[in-house]
Amino acid sequence: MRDVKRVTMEDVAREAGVSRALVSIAYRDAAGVSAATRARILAIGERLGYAPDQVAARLAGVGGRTVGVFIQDLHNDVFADVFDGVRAVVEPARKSLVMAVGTLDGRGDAAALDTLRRSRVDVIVGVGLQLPDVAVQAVSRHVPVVAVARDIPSVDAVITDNEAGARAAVEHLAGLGHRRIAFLANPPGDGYGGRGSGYAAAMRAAGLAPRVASSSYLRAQAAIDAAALLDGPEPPTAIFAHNDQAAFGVLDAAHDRGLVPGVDLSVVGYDNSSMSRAPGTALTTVDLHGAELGRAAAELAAERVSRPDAERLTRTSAPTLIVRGTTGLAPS
Amino acid sequence: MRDVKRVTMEDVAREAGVSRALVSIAYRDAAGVSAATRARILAIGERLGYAPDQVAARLAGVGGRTVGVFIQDLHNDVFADVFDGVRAVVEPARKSLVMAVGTLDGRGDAAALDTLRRSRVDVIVGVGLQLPDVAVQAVSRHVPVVAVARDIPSVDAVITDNEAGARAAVEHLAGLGHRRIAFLANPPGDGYGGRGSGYAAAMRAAGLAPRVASSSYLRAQAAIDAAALLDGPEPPTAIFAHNDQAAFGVLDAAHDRGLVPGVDLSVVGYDNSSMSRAPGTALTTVDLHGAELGRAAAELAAERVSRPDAERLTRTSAPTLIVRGTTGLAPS
DNA sequence: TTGTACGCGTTATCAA
DNA sequence: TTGATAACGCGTACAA
Repeated sequence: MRDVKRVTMEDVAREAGVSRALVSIAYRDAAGVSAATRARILAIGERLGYAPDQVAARLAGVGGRTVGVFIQDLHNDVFADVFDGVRAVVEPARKSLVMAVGTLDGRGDAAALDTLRRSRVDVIVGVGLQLPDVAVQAVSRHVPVVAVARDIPSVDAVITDNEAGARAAVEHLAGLGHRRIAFLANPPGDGYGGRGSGYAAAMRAAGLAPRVASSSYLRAQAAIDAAALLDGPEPPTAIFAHNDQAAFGVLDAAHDRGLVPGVDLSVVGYDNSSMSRAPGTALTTVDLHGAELGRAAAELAAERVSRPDAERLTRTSAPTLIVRGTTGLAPS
Repeated sequence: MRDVKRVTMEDVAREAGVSRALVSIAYRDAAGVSAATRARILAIGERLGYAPDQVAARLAGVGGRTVGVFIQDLHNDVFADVFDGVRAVVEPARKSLVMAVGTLDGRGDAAALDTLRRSRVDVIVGVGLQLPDVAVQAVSRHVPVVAVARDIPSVDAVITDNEAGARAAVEHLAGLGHRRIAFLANPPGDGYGGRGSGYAAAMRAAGLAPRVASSSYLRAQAAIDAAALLDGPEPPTAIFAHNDQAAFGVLDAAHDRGLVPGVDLSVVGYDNSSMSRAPGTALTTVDLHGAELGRAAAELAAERVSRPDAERLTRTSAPTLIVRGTTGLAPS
């Protein structure tokens, strides 16, 4: 249990009878040391229980080897998908990853980004940022940001066509005969307005009246907001939620009222989180392709680091509607 | 977009006409600077866009202010609960948090812990570690580890009575008249053997024959393993899965076979992850009280840091069975 | 309040 | 090529 004194590079160098610099070279696989000496140094380091100190390395190093990842919330596993994608690119490149987690209400975003910046990350991949555009732009003046699934002027981004995703959802519901289709919206100004505008556009195109209820990222809040809709006058026969978590909230509310999803009430989510695939849930949803987004973001991040002055970098991805059990013909 | 040159403490000091040391004191809210000077320094820092470099601070500082958190997997939201608990204790104490994420198969554990150690964290909270006891003990010789929900000799731990949790699950099922109750086990040697031994003990106590099928943390794999059970001779009427994710796999398999959970097949999970609460799922499960575990772990971590030579620190927590819809009377 | 010795690697420069 | 020397990065802590 007792914490052993830290073994430093100096210790290894002394033991091996070489300079500190040479130990550094050996550990980094850099050129400038013979294979034999390198092997000997590593063996000694191993014996001493030495591990290079990343903190010191980051302070001393030339930079460009650390990627920061901001994640909105650990409870929503679409973010885990994105993270997996990022990791799949960053780890093989032997760069290190620093994570910061925000809060569901978005109030922790600024602090989390600040933590990242102060951790000397060379670039930040922002997943689920809710900060206003200008605030993100401000951060990106200090350290480049790659926004995932969000389109912020002059900020690198992996863009997904939220409008198209929302349109697909609405068209699916309209095709099933639904007329009163409500949208349970993300908080205004969170930067993901495309889902709302896509919904509105698709509704108008179908000759239907948009009906938007503002909500949040909290499942419990979404349940409350959905309940208000369902208990109000002219309840909707279908609800399109801005993300899967909110859709689960809608299902919670439906369940409380004895409404059978897909029969009495159709529900569509957004993300294709792994829980939406649970057979008992079988949520119809729009697949964001999270892992793909994460990979693309990590690639953009690498590109930005190597070309700091390049024009804005973007990549686009198209969401796909996945029809499962929570949507069905409109009750007649 | 263009990345501005890094503003250092030196820059602020020069601009304010004071020493670097004083700027450091001002930014840390430490004693030794007048309120007026402090305000002036902070204002200048603000204007210059200065933010103290955490990396340099950690290298220079006395230590004891950084907590590392190992998390097995981001897709399992019981870990998110634990993380929330840790954060609720660490953030108010103004310590910083460094995260490392493992892999579902446990092969990434060693690397993740190593990353933490090399990041100069003063203590590691390990959530969902699958590494063998000896390996964890080895790590804890370099940096103290607080294991969550796992009992490793000589390693600090927040212990939860896995045996009791498993017993409660089995007793619940036996009480419903089930005789053929199978256990879908966690991988052997992952350190959470209590669930298996509790199951076996409870089965014998009830005069039933234990039946253990080895599985993994992967939902898909659990579905396959459950399928083998259900399609084999004398299929179980109830399955107790080692965690919720695996239980979801069981539900997947049941669904594929047209078996209605709680009627044709009873299923119990472990964790009370937020998705187990979904109405469409309504998984009967054992509540691990994740957030509570996380808080306790963070408290132990703080204690360990302040008393490096103290005896082994432990805290105990009791799981609770939560009966929902996936369990019901045994088919006659 | 200030000066200054750290902390621990990395990298440019130089010698063999 | 192989290796050594020394400066550097950015705060922190303690003596002055």
